[in-house]
Amino acid sequence: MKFEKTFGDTVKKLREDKNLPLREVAEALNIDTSMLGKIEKNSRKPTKQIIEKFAKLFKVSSKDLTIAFLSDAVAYQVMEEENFSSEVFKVAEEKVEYLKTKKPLDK
Amino acid sequence: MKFEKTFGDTVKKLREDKNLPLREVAEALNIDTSMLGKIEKNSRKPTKQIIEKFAKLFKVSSKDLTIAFLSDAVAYQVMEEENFSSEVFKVAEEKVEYLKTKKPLDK
DNA sequence: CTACCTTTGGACTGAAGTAGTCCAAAATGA
DNA sequence: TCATTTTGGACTACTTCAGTCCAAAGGTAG
Repeated sequence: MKFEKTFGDTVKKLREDKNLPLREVAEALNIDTSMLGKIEKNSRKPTKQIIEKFAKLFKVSSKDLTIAFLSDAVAYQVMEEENFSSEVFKVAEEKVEYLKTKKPLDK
Repeated sequence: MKFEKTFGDTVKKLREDKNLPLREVAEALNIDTSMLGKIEKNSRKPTKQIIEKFAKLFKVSSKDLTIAFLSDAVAYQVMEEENFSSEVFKVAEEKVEYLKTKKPLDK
């Protein structure tokens, strides 16, 4: 699976590669057609469940789809601020590493 | 400036190193004492303005403090999901890179 | 123990944000 | 032209969150 520029682009590509209309995919996912359109346009976020359904429907790894989604969220969050992205991600990785060990109790 | 485990820990350390009570720092920042307490406990998020004031008050780089803050936000976001952090950050960096060039028009 | 100050956190309110729906206009294309 | 898809505006309900107030708990010195 390829990571497009945004999550919306990613799922849009999956759909268009199969020449399916929004309506049809939306039905399969059991969501409103308009909702799906918005997800493809990044103006609504999919739930975890929808991501899972996407993965099943298009037979792609749900882990990859989740990465596509989370990286979007994280990228936008950092973009809104200044140009520290690399540094932010670097420090964030350390924090995640630390928090992973601490997670159980967390205090 | 040192990056503690969380943003709250970072500012708490700054304050305690100077032996200042919450009340005093809160006054200087012009926020409620309880608010500051919550920020140190990571249960409320500081605004950009507050981060700036923090930086001035403790004479640390506001860029660093911002990194401390953003990395927290980003770390928690990724932590909530599975264990893909490194991959997420890697893809996110690419997206930021791309978005930075596109930002002006954005579509 | 008392008195005082600090720290912690519960509870609440109002504001901001967001998902999801419905609908209609615009685009596409046969 | 007609049918279908795509787009997005507008709205509602729901959730989240900042910010405040207050009271209980903790610490410390007299």
